[in-house]
Amino acid sequence: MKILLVEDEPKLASFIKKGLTSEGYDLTIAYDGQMGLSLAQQQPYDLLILDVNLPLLNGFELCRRVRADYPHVPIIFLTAFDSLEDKVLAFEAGADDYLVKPFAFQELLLRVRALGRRQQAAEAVRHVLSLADLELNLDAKVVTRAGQRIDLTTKEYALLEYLLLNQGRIISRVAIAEHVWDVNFDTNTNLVDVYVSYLRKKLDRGFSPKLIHTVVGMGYVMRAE
Amino acid sequence: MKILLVEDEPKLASFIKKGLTSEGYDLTIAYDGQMGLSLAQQQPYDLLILDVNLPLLNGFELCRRVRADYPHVPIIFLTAFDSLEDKVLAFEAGADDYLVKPFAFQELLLRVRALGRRQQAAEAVRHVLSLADLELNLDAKVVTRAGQRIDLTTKEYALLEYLLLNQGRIISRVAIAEHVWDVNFDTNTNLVDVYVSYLRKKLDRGFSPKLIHTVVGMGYVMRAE
DNA sequence: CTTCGACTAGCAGGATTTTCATGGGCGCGG
DNA sequence: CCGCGCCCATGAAAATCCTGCTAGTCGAAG
Repeated sequence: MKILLVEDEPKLASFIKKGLTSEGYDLTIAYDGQMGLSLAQQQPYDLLILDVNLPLLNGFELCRRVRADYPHVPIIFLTAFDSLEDKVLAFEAGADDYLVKPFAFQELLLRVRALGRRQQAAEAVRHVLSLADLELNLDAKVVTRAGQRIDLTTKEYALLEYLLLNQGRIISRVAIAEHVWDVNFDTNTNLVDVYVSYLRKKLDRGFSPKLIHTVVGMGYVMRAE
Repeated sequence: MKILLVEDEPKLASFIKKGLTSEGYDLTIAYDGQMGLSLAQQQPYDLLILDVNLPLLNGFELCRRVRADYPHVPIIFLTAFDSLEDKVLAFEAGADDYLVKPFAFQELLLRVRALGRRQQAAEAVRHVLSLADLELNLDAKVVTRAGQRIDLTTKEYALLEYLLLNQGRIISRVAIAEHVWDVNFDTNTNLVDVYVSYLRKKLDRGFSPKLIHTVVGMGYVMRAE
């Protein structure tokens, strides 16, 4: 689980990092609010631990800005004062939890675990996407159908991953083009169609049930039926 | 938002109930662990607030048993002692938060709001129009009736979406033509009628009650009756 | 009671749009 | 150079869309 810690006291920061790392978490430290914001916007973290008093950008403001991009990411605040007013501010800014310094490391660990548990369920299925007897392993980037390995090219894989992430949802060609090819204009080509065709040949031909379905006028959808 | 409070001190219980009710929450009180478990199993609550020391079944055990049925329901513990050991037990049992008595009501309210926000967010991304047992998922562009998927063409879907957005209202053919076909003149055709007919065949034929109704001389209306 | 007109339901098939599969060009790395 | 992955273009095939038509309903007028 990827955690971002934003804390300007180097000693406390490295103490926390050591502790959580040894518990198997993947933790990055930012030493001021700007750095924290920049990191948080670059990639999604599973959990944010924010000091309230930070140089350049305080924790509350940072929290608000991050929440604009990632409304669901769990956030824990660390603060030096145990004032109700601060708590109100923290929760209003969108905090999920709140710890007053000094705290026992065990305390922090409990909070991290509690918030992590939320993600866990989603995380567990995030390593392997599956639909009927089709499996896509996100780590190994290996795809199998009925236990049989299927070799895909880079683009084919990217397309399949996107479609499987949205299984059951009808996805438009434009949405596919944006996510798989990073084009946000109408290319006026049948690129998407061609790759769906490739995928069908490899995934559906010779297997049952068919998993890739066309919805005329709307796009494509993956479902077992 | 439906909350279940399990607390054996009547005075504290009614204090909490009064406070949260005035904040617009729908709160039920259970006075012992058994009663709490029985209620929690009967219907899903959006949030559980559990005292740790309860007659018949203690809070930790209650938490575990409820989590077996509802793994994601947020749970807040109330306890009389501020011991780290208790916190460990609470979080291991699956708690999301923890309050030590006595606490300011404001404190509890903050926690309730923070945990409620979670649910809300999950709810908000579920863009669903519904009428009786008919559901239209705007995100996935999938329509179901009585749990059974119904495949619609683009125009049929657009028409249904418009009608459902205006459910209960009588919509004229002209208004439909404008919104679904982007024509703002009288085309002198029975296009709308034809598509309503298509929808009826797919949505209403074989189901009850009928949802699409004709209002002679005025247009169409969707309602359950 | 009958007729008439206004209105609606639903079908059928040709017109139109959308999708599929294939062949081939291009560029890159072995 | 060769093979492979990537992308474009084309025509055939399929699905959808729309028009025109018939049949049916209902109420009011004769």
